[in-house]
Amino acid sequence: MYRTHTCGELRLSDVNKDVTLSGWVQRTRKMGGMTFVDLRDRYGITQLVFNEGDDAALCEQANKLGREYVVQAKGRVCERSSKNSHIPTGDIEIAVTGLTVLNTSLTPPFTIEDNTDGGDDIRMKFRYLDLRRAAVRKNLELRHRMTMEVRRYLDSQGFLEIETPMLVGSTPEGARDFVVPSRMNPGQFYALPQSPQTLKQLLMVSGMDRYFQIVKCFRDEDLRADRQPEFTQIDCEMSFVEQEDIIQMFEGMAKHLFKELRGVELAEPFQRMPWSEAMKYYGSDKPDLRFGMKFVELMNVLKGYGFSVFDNAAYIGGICAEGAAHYTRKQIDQLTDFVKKPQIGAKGLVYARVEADGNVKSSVDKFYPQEALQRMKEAFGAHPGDLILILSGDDAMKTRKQLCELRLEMGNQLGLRDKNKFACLWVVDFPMFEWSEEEGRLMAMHHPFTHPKSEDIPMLDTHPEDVRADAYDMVVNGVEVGGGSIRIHDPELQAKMFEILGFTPERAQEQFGFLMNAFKYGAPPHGGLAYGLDRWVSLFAGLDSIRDCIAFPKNNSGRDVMLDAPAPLEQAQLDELNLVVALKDEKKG
RNA sequence: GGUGCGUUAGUUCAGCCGGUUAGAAUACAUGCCUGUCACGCAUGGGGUCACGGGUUCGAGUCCCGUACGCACCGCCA
Repeated sequence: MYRTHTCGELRLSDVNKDVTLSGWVQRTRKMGGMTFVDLRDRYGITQLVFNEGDDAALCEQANKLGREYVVQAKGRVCERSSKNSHIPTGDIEIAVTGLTVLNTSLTPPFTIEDNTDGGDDIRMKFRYLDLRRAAVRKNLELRHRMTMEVRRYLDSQGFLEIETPMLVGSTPEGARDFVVPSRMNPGQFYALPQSPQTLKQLLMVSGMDRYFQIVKCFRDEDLRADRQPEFTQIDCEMSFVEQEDIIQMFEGMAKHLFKELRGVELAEPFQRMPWSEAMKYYGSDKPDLRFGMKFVELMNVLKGYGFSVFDNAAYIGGICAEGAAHYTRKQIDQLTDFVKKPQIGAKGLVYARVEADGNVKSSVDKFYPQEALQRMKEAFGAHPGDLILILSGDDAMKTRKQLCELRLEMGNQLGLRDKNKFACLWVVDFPMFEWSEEEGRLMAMHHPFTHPKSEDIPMLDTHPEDVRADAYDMVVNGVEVGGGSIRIHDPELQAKMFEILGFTPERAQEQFGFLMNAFKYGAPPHGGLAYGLDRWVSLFAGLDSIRDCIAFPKNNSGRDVMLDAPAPLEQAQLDELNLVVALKDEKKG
């Protein structure tokens, strides 16, 4: 028997028990004739103690242990004479009588400790060692508990977990597909699912009524801190529901998760905000509502005073940072540099301080009389000590997005984005379409199966760009943690949608015929939602990147640096697949 | 496809205006130390300064290119 207990469970009540522990050597400390060894496993750390006076040979054996050796220790649980209150097992130690080295270890390339000396790159190369660290392991434990609670909640609501295939067909809309060549069908390719969207709709046609799946999805797009090419969705679909039913069901699930995983009781219904309002007041379809600084539009207040930048602007708007009037010239210059970064692209930043006497002192004083500045102060409801920051531009949407970046930056600087505070929000009434410059046509903002709002359906023929959809996103702390829609279940409406999206009837039939045909056999009204598991876990764990809650993530370039994948195939494998590789821009060797 | 930052010891980093033998911390090794727990003390080994080119009497340092890493923009229905 390798062990009677784990390294995390022995307490004072176990004193005098004879036990066997197995684990990894975290660290050894030699104190003259005494040697202490911290033995670690998934459950914790227990101190082993060796005394030269008791057994010199055994103590010598302990002194030879290196970091990360795998050992088994037999001995008796003793109360420590000097206790360590920092660890749960700190009141006891094991007086070792027998030691077996089960395996040796090379010195690890970085220290296996909470505050490791290793950087991201080396930790990813040796991810199996990184995962030994409690800080990373905790994230995987949280992820496990989260999937357990998701299954518990959805099962209690009558949902069936049904698996859908990973090898499916490529679809033209949406993200780029990862493709898989078919050996038995030369020259043909499967695609990995971007989501099981159409399959879960077919399950509704099948009468499954309530479906869910915790499922890997694949999108061949560039990566970000919150985006991996393969990621996990909690994918759900329900029949005979309206938008309100779905919002109720999955708001309930979110509340369940907050309670079980964070101990946070969210009694109030989540706030709801139309997409148009989110864009107008926060410049984003996923506003962070942990703090205010709502946009105030200033076109009527600041135009017409001879300040040409504003006079010629299509949009002037600002935010009021409460109590930030102490910002120095240098700090404001840094904010100006921030908004002028190419990624943000503002031309400049106008600021105004509300002074103690209520007067407003701005960077454009020479253009504006104090009365005008006072009217601006009123528009913000600003008080003495506040700092007003204003952006303008000739494209209202772009300027709002810049102001959004500035707002988030100010939220960071003023410490308003507390990781232990949660602001949950439904963004609703998304536009059905958005114009694609690249494609020169309308694209589905959500996806082509989304149901337009019933009252907007007449506009499909006249001005489709104004049609809103029965689509909704859940946003927590400025993170899009999930989204969904009511789907079209009428084959004629679906055909019309493809027509607006620029599909010929033939091509629509070729790409989505299986779905439109299925709808001809009695499709129930249905809709659903998908939550991003990785984002939920990193939100709950307070992580900056979803990589930290994924056991084996990809790096910035989509590579697995541990497995060194992707990699070229052997010629024999290519031959079997009937493939010839000819790179367009062959890299010079 | 683009922008920014970075690449120096096993690891994390410093290295100023270009100038002697490239440093620190940590890790590692050896020795001392009988209550440590980020133990302490002493000693020691450890470097193709990412790669290629250029400027210069002289390059870790300046310039150009390439590769790689991170963040972001585009992209992600």
